[in-house]
Amino acid sequence: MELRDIEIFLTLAEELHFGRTAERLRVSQARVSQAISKQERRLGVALFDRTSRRVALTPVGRRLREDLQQALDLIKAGLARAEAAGLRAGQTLRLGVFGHAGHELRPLVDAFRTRYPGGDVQFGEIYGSDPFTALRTGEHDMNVLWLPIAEPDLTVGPTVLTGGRVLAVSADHPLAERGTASLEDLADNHVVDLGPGAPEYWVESMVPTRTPLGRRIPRGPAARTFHEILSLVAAGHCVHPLGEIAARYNRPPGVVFLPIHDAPTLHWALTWRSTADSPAIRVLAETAADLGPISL
Amino acid sequence: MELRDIEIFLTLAEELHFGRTAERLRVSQARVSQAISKQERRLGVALFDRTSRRVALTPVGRRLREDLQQALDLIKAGLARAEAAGLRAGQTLRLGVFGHAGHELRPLVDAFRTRYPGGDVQFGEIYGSDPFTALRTGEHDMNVLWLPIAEPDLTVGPTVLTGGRVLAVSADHPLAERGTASLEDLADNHVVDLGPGAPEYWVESMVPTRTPLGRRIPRGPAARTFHEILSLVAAGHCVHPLGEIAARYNRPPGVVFLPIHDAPTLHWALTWRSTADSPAIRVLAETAADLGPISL
DNA sequence: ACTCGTTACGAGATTCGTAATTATG
DNA sequence: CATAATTACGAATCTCGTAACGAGT
Repeated sequence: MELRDIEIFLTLAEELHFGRTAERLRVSQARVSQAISKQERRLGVALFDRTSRRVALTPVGRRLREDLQQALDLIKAGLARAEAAGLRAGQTLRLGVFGHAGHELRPLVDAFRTRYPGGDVQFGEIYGSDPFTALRTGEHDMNVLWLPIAEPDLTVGPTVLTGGRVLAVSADHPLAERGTASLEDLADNHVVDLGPGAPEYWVESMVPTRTPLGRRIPRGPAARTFHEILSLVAAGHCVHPLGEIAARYNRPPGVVFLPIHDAPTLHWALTWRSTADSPAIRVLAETAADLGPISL
Repeated sequence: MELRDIEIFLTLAEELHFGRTAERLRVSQARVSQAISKQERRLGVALFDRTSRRVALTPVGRRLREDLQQALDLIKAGLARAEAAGLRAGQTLRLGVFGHAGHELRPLVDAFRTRYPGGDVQFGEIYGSDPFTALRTGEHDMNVLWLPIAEPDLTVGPTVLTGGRVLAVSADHPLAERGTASLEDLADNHVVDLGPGAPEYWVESMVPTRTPLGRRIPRGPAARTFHEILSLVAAGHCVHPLGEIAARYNRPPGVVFLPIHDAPTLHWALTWRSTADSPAIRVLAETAADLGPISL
């Protein structure tokens, strides 16, 4: 018998309804049924009298409920106390972001510091050419990445930023003087090849290989870091789509950022290794969820 | 955090030694290390100060230990109380045996009734042609079967009987007057074919297809039940090896049982579906383990 | 150098969800 | 007949053990 089973038992004892219990615990109704009958089998005694219309605790179940409720409260209190001690001790979270995005996240960081007085956030830089490695090695605790992300070992948390996209073009580029760009303008312009460090579906969502109308967008010379990309763009070798935020804090010589007016809004979410789990990570995720995304 | 983790934490808090903790809980040392570091990660605080020479509780760990110990005691007490209520209510165990083996098991059944006043054992008959179906359908709660048994869904419990084997032969058979038989005598005699209801490795362990010296033992006419087998033997169509117990309570007309002097001792063990689990099953298994096997 | 704790990784067990089934008012 | 509980079964997750490694005396 594990704590999860106990939780299911206690919730059902309260709700007296399998469906509602399942809903409250965010599991399937079948799971509740399975958990309860396993306990009853194991104990050799019915804990609930039930038909498909009525669920009621048996006397044995009633007594068990009292004991287990008390125990569960003790455990939760004890763990909470221990966690609180950890919170006081504090922890520094390494948060990977693109370029200067950390500056935009200041409201989040401030709220985090309020909720977690001992905690701190340190920013690390990440690149589109390699968005996950630092997370997977443990160098970063969390990253802020554009969606969609579908990695089995990573958890996607709340969105912290939303914003548009810009196209980086050389100042000499014919598009430069238009002041704005469309996804169709990408056609027949080379875009930077970010290399094999990032999954194709993810790169494609930012740097498409086809325009919405289906025209090809060739992948041009390779580059890994933000500045390498901008060098290539400045030299006129290619254009490159980026998050709007890249334009906000950079004035690279010879490069112009044009808003892409017809690209869907970009969502940037907190991401972390599913197996990593610490109060700091949870607190930052909760804080971000409560704060909601910051619009650029 | 699950109860298992809490148990590991509490045991380590007591032993202050990973190896001994692992031994006490019958898990690997690695598991203890994993469980503890998972908890510490999750809580964000060290519970033990440890080097490879010394393990000590931190203040946070000391406090947590008190809370969790109390909670675990409550849970254990509550579950024990509920189980005790079930024991009083009693349960009838359907125990599948071959022929009259149930009679030999009376000491076990008596001991079981003593330990489990509300419980009872009902015997059901099983056949070598189909040893597992009644278990799998739930018609029987446990079966007494000869070893070896290697079924992924079944658990093999303590041995309850040990004994020799006999060869059933027709009274007219040349062997009959010898009064004893050897496995080599099986060569060139047909033995009953029990059909496809039992796995070959298991049938083979009782009804071999080769003698120890490698001579063939042909599988003869098919039969399913004990009496069908004896009919075929009586008619002289074949011989058939059986557990010694079959000879003890049967005097079938026209059949003689000859002890097989060179066959290894047979072990008969309690067997049940691994997923089935009830106090009655556990009590019977424990009782059998404590009593030890009954020698025929 | 030896003991003891940790990490990496694969196998096995367990949980869990989906969908079909059964039961009840 | 509609609602709610149960059962069957496959997928995904998690536990756990083995083995190699690292740290400390």
